[in-house]
Amino acid sequence: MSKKLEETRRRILAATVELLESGRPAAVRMSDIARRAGITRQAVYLHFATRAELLTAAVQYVDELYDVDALMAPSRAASGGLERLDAFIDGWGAYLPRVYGIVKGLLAVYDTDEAAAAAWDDRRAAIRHGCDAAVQALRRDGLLRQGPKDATDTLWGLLSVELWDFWVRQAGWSHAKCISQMKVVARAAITTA
Amino acid sequence: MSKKLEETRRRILAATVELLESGRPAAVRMSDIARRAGITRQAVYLHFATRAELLTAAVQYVDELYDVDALMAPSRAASGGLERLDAFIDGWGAYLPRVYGIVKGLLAVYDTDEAAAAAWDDRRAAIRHGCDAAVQALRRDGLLRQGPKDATDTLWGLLSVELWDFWVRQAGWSHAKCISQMKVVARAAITTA
DNA sequence: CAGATAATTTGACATGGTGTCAATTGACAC
DNA sequence: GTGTCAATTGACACCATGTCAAATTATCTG
Repeated sequence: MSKKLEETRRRILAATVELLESGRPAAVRMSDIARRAGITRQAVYLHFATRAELLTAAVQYVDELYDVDALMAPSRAASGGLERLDAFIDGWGAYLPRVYGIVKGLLAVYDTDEAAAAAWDDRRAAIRHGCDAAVQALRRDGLLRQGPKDATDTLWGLLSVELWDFWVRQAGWSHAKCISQMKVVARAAITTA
Repeated sequence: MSKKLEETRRRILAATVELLESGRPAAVRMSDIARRAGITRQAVYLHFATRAELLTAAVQYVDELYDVDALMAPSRAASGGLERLDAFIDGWGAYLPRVYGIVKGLLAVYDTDEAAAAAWDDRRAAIRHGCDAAVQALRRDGLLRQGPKDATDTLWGLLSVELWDFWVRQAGWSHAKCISQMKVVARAAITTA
């Protein structure tokens, strides 16, 4: 029935992610994806109406591929506020490089494509939720330096893909260094510890 | 002689900046700029070979229009490290909204256009230089929390257009709030004060 | 003021990417 | 075998950038 259809869809998503992970997102055209998936450019449109829709689906695909929930489990399990913050940043740090290419692609069309913007906004909201959980844990420990809302938004920005990208590409930091620095800065910025 | 040429060039730059300042950078096409400047699309190419070149020139135009040097003077004059840091962030905060539209345009083509990338890299280097000066002042006061290089890069990222954009557009912060929060975070992140 | 020269216009066209469409092929299922 | 569904083939519309040549309008100079 839709066995083959499903299979092709997967191949397209896999091709998209592979191309996006290794290279400049701007250089990933629909035709490149099609070629890599071993089908025609037009066939891609049989599965995804637009490029934005494909990118959106690609984020979800990566999420299940790398089991985001599992990555974030330690953070949820942490008892203290500081531990939770660190664990959250670690989880995020493991996830980030995986979605990076896709996010850049999504971000590139953010201003022109509503669907893409919505897709990434949705993701961002989830991240903010995680930031908020860490902030609440810190608040319970009496370690918050400012109001919880400001702390959450501050942390949200400090962990943004945009800043990560800046530090890695402009400052030339390694991913590991970037994550450890994020921990230092986040802790200093929002806690009294 | 080249009086008219100069005049038209100015009109094009002014039109570019006006359009970029008020709206989505993606919606600023060469034809839009031309219309606003009261000339033909093709005439724009008589003055600027490519869109990237125009954007690059637009940054310079804004710089002289708003007298960046004057904005940054208080920072250079500040005696103590902390004062210098605050003054630098204030100056940067005054400059940022002006260039914001242009920078977004430049950033949008960053991955595909070498000239645009070079132009903005150049700007970023200047900003980093300012960050470094602030860090050195802090170091002299013995207020640095980590090595000067890391401190500079950290500050550089915290003051990036990317993070500013995130806090303003995603977190919904006002420009003023964003600047004041940048001061708090920067101080906490790189100083021992 | 006439003539030269410079700036701009007009209109056509190439390129490259996205997205659409209709007709056709090939496979597999019943 | 016939019908169905996925995919192919090849053509085309659209839109933005950038290019070009010829005609036109300003502007300066003698």
